Amino acid sequence: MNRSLTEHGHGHRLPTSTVLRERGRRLTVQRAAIWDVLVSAPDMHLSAEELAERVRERLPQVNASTVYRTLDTLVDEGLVLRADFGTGRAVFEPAHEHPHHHLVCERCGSVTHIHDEELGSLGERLQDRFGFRLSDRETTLFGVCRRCPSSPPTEREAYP
Amino acid sequence: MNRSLTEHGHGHRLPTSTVLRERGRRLTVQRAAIWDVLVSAPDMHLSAEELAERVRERLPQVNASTVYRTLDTLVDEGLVLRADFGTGRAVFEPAHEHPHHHLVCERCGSVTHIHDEELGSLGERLQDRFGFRLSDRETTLFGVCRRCPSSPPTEREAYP
DNA sequence: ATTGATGCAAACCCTTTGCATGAGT
DNA sequence: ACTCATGCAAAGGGTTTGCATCAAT
Repeated sequence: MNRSLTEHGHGHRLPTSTVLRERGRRLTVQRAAIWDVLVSAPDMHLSAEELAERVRERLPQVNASTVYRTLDTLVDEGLVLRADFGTGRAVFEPAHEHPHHHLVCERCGSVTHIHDEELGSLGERLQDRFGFRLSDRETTLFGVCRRCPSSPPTEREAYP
Repeated sequence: MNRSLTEHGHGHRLPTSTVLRERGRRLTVQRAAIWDVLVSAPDMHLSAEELAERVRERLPQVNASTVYRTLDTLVDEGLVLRADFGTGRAVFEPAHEHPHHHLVCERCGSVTHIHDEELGSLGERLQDRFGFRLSDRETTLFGVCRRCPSSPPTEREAYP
């Protein structure tokens, strides 16, 4: 695990520098650092700014716009997935080999990963009934997780 | 149909002024106009700014912040639903009596409404497996609609 | 008369962009 | 060398907020 962008060959489908180079993109220290942070916290769903903070622990001068542009690039290349958990900012994770989906708790903000099969026949059903092909990209479902009470407290409450 | 906020009694579960008043909220001409625009275009999924434009056809001086605050109020009271179709701005619709969900096409941006039953056993499945209770609020699923080709054209493409 | 709602302007957050400089190939 | 990627600063879009005034109760 913890494959790096500078490592060559032998990955299943995880990126190496060749992935970027093959498409005429350059491997910079910033990109490598951003990628490393992503794969070292694969389930953290970091926002661009959180990612930037972690990258700056190693490369203190990295600019936010570089992070945004790099994330765009990695998403375009299919190496990174962008998700929206309804928090007002995008979150990112390295692309897994097998698609998975997110159950986001509206009370506590926790995120549960579920495998494709857990959606059951939903995809086929939507395909048959509406001709709608569910996205390859991860699906996010909102609700209330096991640990949180179903009904909200009287006081208005936000993500912790 | 086209019930207004100032109409009394007899609605199934659609709001009347009493809904607001019962909770110590005031019925203003702005709120009534905003509500009227919403119910007169129940499936338009208007953004706050689009809504404001339409409201201004009647009440030319209505401020955007009033629209935002009113929408917050109506959402809090359960009269309006807020949705996020991945366009960068929230969209709103009057709450229906029966929950429905949205299939959003990533290619053309079209939105298909589906009834709760079309999700099949998904809710129970998630409940059983993960103790996760799918949101009462509408669920949005992203994918590609019947009319659009599955694979994107070579040129990068956004919502039209 | 009270007090919540409005309008206005400014601030906010996340993200994008123009441009000169710097680094990867 | 060539050109893409970076840093910086500024702008952008959607949304929120502080405050004085206005209007619903």
